[in-house]
Amino acid sequence: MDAEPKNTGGKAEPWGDITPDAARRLVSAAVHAFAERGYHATTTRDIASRAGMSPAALYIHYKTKEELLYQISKVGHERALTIVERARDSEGTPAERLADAVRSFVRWHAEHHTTARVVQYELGALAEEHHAEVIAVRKATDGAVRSIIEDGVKAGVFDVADVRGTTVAVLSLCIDVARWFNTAGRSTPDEVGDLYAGLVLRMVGAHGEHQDGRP
Amino acid sequence: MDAEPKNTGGKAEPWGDITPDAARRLVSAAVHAFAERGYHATTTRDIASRAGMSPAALYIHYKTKEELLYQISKVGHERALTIVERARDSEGTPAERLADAVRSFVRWHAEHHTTARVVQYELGALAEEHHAEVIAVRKATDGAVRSIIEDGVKAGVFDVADVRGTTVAVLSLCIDVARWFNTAGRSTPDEVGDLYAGLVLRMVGAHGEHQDGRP
DNA sequence: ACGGAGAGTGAGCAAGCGCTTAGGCCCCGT
DNA sequence: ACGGGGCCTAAGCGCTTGCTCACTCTCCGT
Repeated sequence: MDAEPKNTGGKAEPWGDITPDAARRLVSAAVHAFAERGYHATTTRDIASRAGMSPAALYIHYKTKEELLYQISKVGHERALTIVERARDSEGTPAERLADAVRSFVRWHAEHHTTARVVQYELGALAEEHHAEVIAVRKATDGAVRSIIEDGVKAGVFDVADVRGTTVAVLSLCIDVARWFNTAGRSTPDEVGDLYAGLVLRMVGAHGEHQDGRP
Repeated sequence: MDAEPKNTGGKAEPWGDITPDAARRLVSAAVHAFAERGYHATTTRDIASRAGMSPAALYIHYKTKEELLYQISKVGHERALTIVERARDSEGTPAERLADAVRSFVRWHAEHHTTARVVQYELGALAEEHHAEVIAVRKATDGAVRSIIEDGVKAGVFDVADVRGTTVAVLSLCIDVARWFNTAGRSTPDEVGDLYAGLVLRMVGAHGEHQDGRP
């Protein structure tokens, strides 16, 4: 279905393409540790031992603990942005594109809830320069969602009084999935994605189509 | 308007009634520090110096740093629960009560966004026993919102396929306000509360009344 | 055969952490 | 007048933290 074989939203861990192997294990270990305890409560010894190596080995592949977080945060934010941009640029009515954006964005946050939790809730621990970089990606994500909503308003198929505020609300809804979603829980990523796509279409007052965004 | 003079949702800091004065200053300092940097990145020296005292003085009023977080988390969660319970138990249609709950819940999270950020996002740092206690309050909050939605569904004025999932979504929306709200930002707590009440009424498919929950 | 790069280790340093101790000041009931 | 509790500080203890250092092992091109 896709000309590019590179995986940007599949079920596997988003770190499959990192080399050497030890570096990949370190990132994966860091993601799990950061997600469980938070960045500041995680020690470099903890990360190293999860990756099956000595504390010193971490510094062969990454200069600092913060650089590990930066890698995770940067790649994660870019993946998330790609997802909404793909929906924004796809063909279809604004409702279809908005539903698609929400559905895949939510699904990503649910499937990769460990990574997503770090990406969405640990960015405050980044160094100032890295933080600014990541904030720029977040603004782009916000802009992508907003432009879909604006398209719907202009086309007269959405009824939104406060586009900016509603965009924030839509993103809130999606992002917060990373906080509460749990693999052992009641619903699957697909189910949550479908539910949320429907809720968002209602929020923007979409009319002239079914709730799932398909006319 | 209220027989009870005690403030449970006003604009002042929610810590006005703590005595002695030094203990109140410590809690307030801890709230600001935890909100800015997170629990684990905050040092007891930082809290003490913000409160204008020596590091050792903290331990006269609180046994540990974690106990400070526990006080903040417990009181904050109880305040939040009180707000939605009041809306649940008030008179009015389900739509009015749901709009009321969301409006005041969101307003609280926006007005007290510093406190709310600690309450909503730092509870993972609590000791196991305290954590369990706080989780129980959160479940009660979820139950209160869900019961309003269930009332609306039973009365035939809400159109909700997945009550549990929709409740989670509504709470997500409200809670996430604490993450992004900023006093210097574009909108006031009142504006966000009104906007979000309207969005939630749409999410539950409320009909037979205006969007603001008033028939 | 072998030198050098890459990848890893055990030991440990300086700094900072949560928290304790010993002691001092001030106010108040008797 | 004065003993005692409440409140506070300076100093510092024991420990953990992020990170470094000196060194070893393995692999590969020449």
